[in-house]
Amino acid sequence: MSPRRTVAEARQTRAGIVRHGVDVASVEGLEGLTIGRLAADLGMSKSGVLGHFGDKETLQLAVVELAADEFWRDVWEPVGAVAAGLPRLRAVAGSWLRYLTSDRLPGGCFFMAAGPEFDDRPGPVRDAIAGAADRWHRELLHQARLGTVTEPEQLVFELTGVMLALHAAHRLRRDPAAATNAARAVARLLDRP
Amino acid sequence: MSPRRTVAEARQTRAGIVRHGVDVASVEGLEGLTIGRLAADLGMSKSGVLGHFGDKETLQLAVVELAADEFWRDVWEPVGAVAAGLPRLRAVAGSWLRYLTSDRLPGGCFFMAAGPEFDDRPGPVRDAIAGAADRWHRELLHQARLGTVTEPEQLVFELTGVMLALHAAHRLRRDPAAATNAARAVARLLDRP
DNA sequence: CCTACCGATCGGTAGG
DNA sequence: CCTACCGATCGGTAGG
Repeated sequence: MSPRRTVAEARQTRAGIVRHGVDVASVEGLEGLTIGRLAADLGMSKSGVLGHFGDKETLQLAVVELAADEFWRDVWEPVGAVAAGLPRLRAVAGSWLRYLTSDRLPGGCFFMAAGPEFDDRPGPVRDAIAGAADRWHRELLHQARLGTVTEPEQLVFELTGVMLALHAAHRLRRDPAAATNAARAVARLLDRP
Repeated sequence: MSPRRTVAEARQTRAGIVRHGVDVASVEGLEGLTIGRLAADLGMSKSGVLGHFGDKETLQLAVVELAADEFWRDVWEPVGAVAAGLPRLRAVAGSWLRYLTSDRLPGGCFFMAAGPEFDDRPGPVRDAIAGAADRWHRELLHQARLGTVTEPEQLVFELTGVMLALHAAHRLRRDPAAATNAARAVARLLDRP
């Protein structure tokens, strides 16, 4: 409660702000994430929140970075031990499907909301979001090539489309068949290389 | 310039506000669309803008309605004469592809941005967006069934995924191969019923 | 990490 | 369709 905290305490406070920021942004959007909202939710003053970042853009960048780390941990790390190439591609598709239907974040996949929100807003935040999307795209491409797929770029494009369609059908149209449609589409893409 | 306009003039003013609102919302988002921004762009006062709608939500609903009309006109109407079933499905896929790469709206497809933005915001605006998505989904399904496709729901799901992947690859990652990848994916879906 | 501010902008209203 | 407002909230700063 005292205004002077240790460095470790301050680090923890900052981490808590960013963690909650990912949740809020997944619902309200990354621009709709306001400092006042975070402060109220966390029982802090606005300047107490802002002091950890300096300005809103730096806060947004921290939120994008944590969201990317968490996506990697939830989707890629569980399948890191699976044999590289097609087996790992199948495994990551499976954990990606589970992630999208698990409602792990209150507003669904952070990046499927932040992408369309920021694709027309040039700047460091857009660059960070696009950079994360690029890294996953290249990683998928790498596994597809190791699997000696005939058209790796085509496969990764279509696989990404399945995940986007799942997100849209599940969260906007609330289509109960979304998950099975997506699983079938993945099988058609990856079970006949 | 006089404060009293004819009914026809007022209707035109209103239509101009909504038309510009679609453009602004395609870039800034439907929540980022502000009355002050519209007023400044159109050389009007805020209350002059708001007077046509009463509140922001009614303005947002008018914007969603016009965006849906324009999407229908740009994507469906040009292929309305094509034979129903698979031929029309192929034709609408083609005009949908062209629409997404034409940069017809300054911020890309309105609904691919508004969907993720509002899927977690219950209310009439979300309902209007989901309703439009539902209508197109059912129309695609109808044509697929007329084409005696073996799994119509699966086909429409995957076709939608291709369009979402095109939008993401084109606008966020700026992948120059996006359009050809999408065209190839559509061909694989529709040229072997 | 707080209180106490700042100017700008938000959606919206009153009244003409 | 305007001017002239309203309270609330925005991002951000000063100073402790």
